Amino acid sequence: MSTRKPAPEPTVEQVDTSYLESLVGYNARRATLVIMDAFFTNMAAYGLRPADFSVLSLIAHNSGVTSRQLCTTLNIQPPNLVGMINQLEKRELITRRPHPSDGRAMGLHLTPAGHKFMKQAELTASDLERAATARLSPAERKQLIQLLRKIYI
Amino acid sequence: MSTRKPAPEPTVEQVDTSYLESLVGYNARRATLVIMDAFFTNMAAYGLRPADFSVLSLIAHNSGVTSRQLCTTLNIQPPNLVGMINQLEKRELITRRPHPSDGRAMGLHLTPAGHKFMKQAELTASDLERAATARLSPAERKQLIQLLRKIYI
DNA sequence: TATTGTTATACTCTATAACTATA
DNA sequence: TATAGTTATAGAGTATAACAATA
Repeated sequence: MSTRKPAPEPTVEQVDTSYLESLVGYNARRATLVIMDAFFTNMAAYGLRPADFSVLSLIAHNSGVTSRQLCTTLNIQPPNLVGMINQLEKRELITRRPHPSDGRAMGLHLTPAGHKFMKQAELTASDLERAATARLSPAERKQLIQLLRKIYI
Repeated sequence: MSTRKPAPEPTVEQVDTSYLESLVGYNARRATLVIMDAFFTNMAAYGLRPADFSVLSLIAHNSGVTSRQLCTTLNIQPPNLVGMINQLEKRELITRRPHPSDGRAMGLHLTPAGHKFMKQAELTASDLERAATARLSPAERKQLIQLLRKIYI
């Protein structure tokens, strides 16, 4: 026969996250969400979500790039890019021009207004990044980027 | 009058991503997606998505934890946790028991089957992590985690 | 009056199937 | 036959409002 008292119902004071914190994926996801949150806050003034910004930035630095190239580079499904491109064109930040050698494709370009807009947007994005990673030294920040690249390249 | 030829329509051979790659957020997001993809593939056998796994793991290491504590720790909105908890209970991996000192709350616990299940699931998750970050040395992996923690803690 | 857990719901993000026009 | 761009649509994931029970 058992004379032991039943185990008292346990309660948790501080949640132990040590196992999850041993996983790169958990830490990368948490860090990503923090930076994305800062992005939403600081880039709302430009009316740009992270995906819009990435697309515009790639067009800025790759005049004549095609939708297909953007999709491949950014891992975006083509149907999901259509709306973005349409809106950016409606905002007169980009123009579509026929591709010189492929009649199916369109080359994407920034308008002069788009260039001016993106110059400022990239400055703001870089600033917000530095603020969100303020606890990292410049050397640590550089190394963090190198380590992350080793995962997805 | 202008006698210059119009600028030839530019095409892009290789997309230049150097600006985006200077941003921690871009790199963190890309790396996160790669690891999450490996997670989906390898953990599908357990019927666990990343959020389910995080929840189960926290319950495993914090017997008696409440839904509210999980939400705060994992940045999940309470309504979005309800369905997860219900399914995990239906699968008989967890049980809900009244909280000993707060009549509103329920303490969450793993069943014996849940413990056995999670022991294996955590091993698989750790393995998949090592595979997804195979290009990092153990020291680099450890440092990457430390750097990421500095962003979200 | 505030908090836990819950329902209902809406909104965003992402993915798939199928079409057209060009290669 | 394959590819670029597009349409329509479906499924995740995530967010807010409001409620009952308890603190």
